[in-house]
Amino acid sequence: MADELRRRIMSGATPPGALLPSESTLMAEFSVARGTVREALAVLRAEGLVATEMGRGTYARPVVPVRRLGSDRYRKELDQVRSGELVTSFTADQQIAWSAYTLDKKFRETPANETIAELFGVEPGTMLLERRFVFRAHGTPQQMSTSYLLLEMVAGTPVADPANEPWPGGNTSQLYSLGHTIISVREQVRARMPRADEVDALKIPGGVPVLVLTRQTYADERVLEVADITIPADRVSLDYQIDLR
Amino acid sequence: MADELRRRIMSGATPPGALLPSESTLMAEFSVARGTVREALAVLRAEGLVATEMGRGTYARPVVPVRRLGSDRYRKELDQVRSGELVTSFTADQQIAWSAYTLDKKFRETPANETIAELFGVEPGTMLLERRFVFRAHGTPQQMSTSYLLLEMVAGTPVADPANEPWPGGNTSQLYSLGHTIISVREQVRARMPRADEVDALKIPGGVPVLVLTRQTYADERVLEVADITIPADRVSLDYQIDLR
DNA sequence: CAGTGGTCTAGACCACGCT
DNA sequence: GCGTGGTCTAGACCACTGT
Repeated sequence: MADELRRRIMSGATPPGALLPSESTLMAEFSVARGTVREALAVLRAEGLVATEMGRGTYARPVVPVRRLGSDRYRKELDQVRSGELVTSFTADQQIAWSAYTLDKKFRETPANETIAELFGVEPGTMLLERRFVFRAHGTPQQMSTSYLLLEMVAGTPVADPANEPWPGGNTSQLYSLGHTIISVREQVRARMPRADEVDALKIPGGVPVLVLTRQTYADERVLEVADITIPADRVSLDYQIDLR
Repeated sequence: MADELRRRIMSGATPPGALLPSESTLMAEFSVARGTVREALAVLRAEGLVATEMGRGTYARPVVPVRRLGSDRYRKELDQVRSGELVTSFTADQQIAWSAYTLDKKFRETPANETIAELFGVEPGTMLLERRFVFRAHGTPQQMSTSYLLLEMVAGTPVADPANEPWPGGNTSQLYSLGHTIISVREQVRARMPRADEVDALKIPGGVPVLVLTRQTYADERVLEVADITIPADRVSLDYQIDLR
């Protein structure tokens, strides 16, 4: 049954966005019990082929345009630090205007756990500024991140004040305002199924994994920022250029 | 019910690898019907917390050591082209000996479709050598890939002969043997749930997404190889270094 | 062979969305 | 208020895994 429904979606007989027949209709059509219908739909949901909305029905998942997150976005940000243009890597990636960009933010001070300390190359317990963000484009949540800065470096500066977010030019510009120029970025990329809180915050449909980036930003051979970035995988492709010359 | 079982796994009460109580035991313990037990387990499976094996039971998913696929692996491969050492980026990534490395392979000639043609920068319909591989470490499938080379470039050479696979030094070495030195690699990274054939070929447990890389290998400013690489996401982290100087 | 999960039926009540 | 999906019960037969 799942095979037949999958075939209909793949072949275009059930176009993207279209509602599938209701569960009771499918019971009649395939002459099976409700539980069987629901199991078949659960399979398709797990594959990310369909999504279900309470009280409305189940529909073929529309294809969303994939945006590219190029590794050259840091270079662009760096180039524009002095231009005064209102951009960040986020608005550039999303190809949206600064005005369509909104941000949920929550700052707190916290000691470094072992993982973060190792990424920073400092002792566990070192005090950090933790900044949690949810990025929205036109109000729709697109990605979330938790960024850490060494508290000793930012305490009392404008960077530590949530009221200054979103900050034109992003992280690069913030670090520059503190007198640091970033020289390299290391990104570790993993994928997994989202946690319940991530599904909630980012409105992730069923069957969609998330890409998780752990980013270390280097300036002067030191790690100045560590960030965990979570992005629903159905809307994005990461783009890396590796030069061997 | 799913919440309680999740708590047990998270808290360590059900250690990784341990079998959960059987479905009938859980029915008794929680005083619910079988269908309810199965739905709760389906939730945990979708989250990747547990895996189920027919006739054996359901167990908390063991934490598998994550291996790193560093972007510098191409550089290493390049360095070793002339050393004659028996390595490829795959054996290096897996930290396994050459002898533990086996490969399923299937070669055929095929015209380029639009997507591949664009990645190569050639006309659609250009003839290609398509090579499908499943990489195994100690017999366990770890990743699969479909690699394309311009037929005109490889026809009649040892590279076009499946009997020469696995080829020491990998792709880099193959291209070198044809007189080309790779100068850069571009990787596009996406994540999604695996298709049924991928689940089957790679023995991917439920709730585990795959990382999909589209790789373009450049030599002499031309794209000499295009490959799609599929890796189960529970065993791997990709590592990229972005230099801004 | 006993015990496990895989699949299915036939019925029930509830929560949500739309009109 | 009607139709949608969400959840649940109680029972059945089958397929696979281990001993």
